[in-house]
Amino acid sequence: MATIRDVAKHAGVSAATVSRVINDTGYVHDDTRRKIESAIKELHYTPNEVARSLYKRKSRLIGFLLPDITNPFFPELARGVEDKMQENDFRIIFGNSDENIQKEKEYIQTFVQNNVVGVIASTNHPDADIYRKLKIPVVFLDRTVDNRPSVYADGHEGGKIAAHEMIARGSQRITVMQGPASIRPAQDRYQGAIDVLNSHGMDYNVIRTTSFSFTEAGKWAKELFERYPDTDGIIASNDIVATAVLHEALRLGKNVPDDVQIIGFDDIPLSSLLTPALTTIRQPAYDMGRASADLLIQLLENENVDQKIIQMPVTFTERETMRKVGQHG
Amino acid sequence: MATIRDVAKHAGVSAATVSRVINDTGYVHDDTRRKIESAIKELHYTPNEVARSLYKRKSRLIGFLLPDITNPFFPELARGVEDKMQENDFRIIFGNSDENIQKEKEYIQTFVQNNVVGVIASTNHPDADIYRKLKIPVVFLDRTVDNRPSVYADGHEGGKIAAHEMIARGSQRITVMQGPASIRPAQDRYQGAIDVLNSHGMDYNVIRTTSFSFTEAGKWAKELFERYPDTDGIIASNDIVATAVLHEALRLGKNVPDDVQIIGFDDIPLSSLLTPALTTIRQPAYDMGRASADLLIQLLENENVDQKIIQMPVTFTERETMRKVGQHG
DNA sequence: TTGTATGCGTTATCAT
DNA sequence: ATGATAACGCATACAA
Repeated sequence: MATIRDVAKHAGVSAATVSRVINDTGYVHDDTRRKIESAIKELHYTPNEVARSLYKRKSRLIGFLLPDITNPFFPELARGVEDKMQENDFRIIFGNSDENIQKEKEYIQTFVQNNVVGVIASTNHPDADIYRKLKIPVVFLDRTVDNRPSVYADGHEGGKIAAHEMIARGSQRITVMQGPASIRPAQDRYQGAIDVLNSHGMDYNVIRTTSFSFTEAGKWAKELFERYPDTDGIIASNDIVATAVLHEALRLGKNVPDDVQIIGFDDIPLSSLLTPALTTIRQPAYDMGRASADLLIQLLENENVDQKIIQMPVTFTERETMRKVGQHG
Repeated sequence: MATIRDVAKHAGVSAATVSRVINDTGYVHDDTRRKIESAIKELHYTPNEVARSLYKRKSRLIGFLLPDITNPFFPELARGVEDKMQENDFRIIFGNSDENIQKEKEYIQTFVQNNVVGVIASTNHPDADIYRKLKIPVVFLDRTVDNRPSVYADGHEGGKIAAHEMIARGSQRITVMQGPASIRPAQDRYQGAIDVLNSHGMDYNVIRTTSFSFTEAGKWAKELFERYPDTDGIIASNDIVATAVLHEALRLGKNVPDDVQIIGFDDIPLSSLLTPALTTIRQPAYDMGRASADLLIQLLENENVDQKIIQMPVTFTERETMRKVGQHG
């Protein structure tokens, strides 16, 4: 790889002058600029980012932490983050944390060791020391805490909408699936749903689940129908679980939505391709990713950003696993 | 951030000695080692990877290029890569290429600028100059070319199996969906399928598709049933397309698998949760990801690796969108 | 307008 | 067994 000195030698100038044209800083005569530019081309020179990073004590790298890219909600988020960052010439160091604080710690540490200028993290421990003590901007994505920079959707509101729609469409014996206790957005949704259910004096049951994994989703779906075989409305903690529930309901010969209504959360890409297509509370995942990247970039450029906490709207996405309003017995 | 000099001062030694204990190289007295170790702890010192990388001209970073993390096949691959790399203390700089050679070029360039030690790429242009001229090891994932290091599944064989099973289960008017022309694995599958179809003298039709996106999949499904309404067996280019086809078939009131059999490719996590569950040719995506990371690490450590080309097995995964053998009219 | 010298934090070489 | 020093490639302060 050619270095700045190679270019300088080739153009018959000093490294400092080459640096000036690369960074477009300070004066440089047009003739020498041209000479240098052609030298750069001939040698296929590109600046060594590592040396730059060492000198400036900052890079064009950002750290990005997700619980598990294998959960279909996160790729959308990731793509949003990546697209925006790429457009702004930032590169991403990526890691899966499995919601494991120790893993997060290790990642954050190596992020810092690599001079990342900021981090975007989807973590259940936003108030942990590792984040509080970071000297670079952090944006929490799909999570939030205190009044630190974050981009997230209103899970509580989403849960409320889900319950409202369930009731409006005539379900009487609703089952709410409570997601993993450690995952804040899951609890917000749950809380929103039962708040509405309670205020309407509805009878309902709860199934507790401990992960969002595909492999376990089927297990909970089975448990649900074993314990509450006559439930007629299910508010699932996300679309994965909802998909498993739908699958199980169909397997049991139930008619969806006539016998049981089902509503999910997230609107992952496959939800609309299910049969019947899954009714769900949509989160604008891609846009959330982009927004978080946008926010981080602002934080990087400017100390006082007006809008540090971005709550994205959640939308009821009507499809086929719930009845039409007014069309029930 | 504390530097090696801070630690040295704190422990009353020189930076060189600290470096020796950090890297466990050369002699150092037990007493001084202890002093240094406690200084490191007190100051929460961690070595600056950027400075290391600059001096050694290599980092603990690897570049990872995927077409689109939003396609459900890739997160599995990514997770495999990331897990293995993380276990070996490598970090990943990640980018989506959209199969766009220009984007790949930009990524590869910044990878190099950041001193990555190797790259894993899922690209349609493995023989492009950017890869040929790279001075660091490259492993092609889900793709292959010449006899360069690569990990991929046997698409041709997969296509053959799909066609064989279709025939064995009684489909007569088969439709093969040919994936995007630019994507090698898609063409391999297609070729495998029609090879078998031809050798059996079967009648079949072809639907050409130009992407694997969710949004367009439905369009092709519609086109398929409009053009070939009486098709009784569909070999889809992957599970996304197969899911869309299944959805459309059900919407049209067809019985699957009695009226139409459907087989997909990949075995993405949601396939087993569809109703009826999708029969498919499975690729061991997670393992492929791990294997590629493993191969790259070997290449990094050792010049002569015996097994540079790893072809993973593809398996017929029997579920509900195809009939049982012998159970057809 | 351009060049020289210095330092970013680390490791390796060579003395001691 | 330990320390002084140079070098990795770059960008800046300062001098010319």
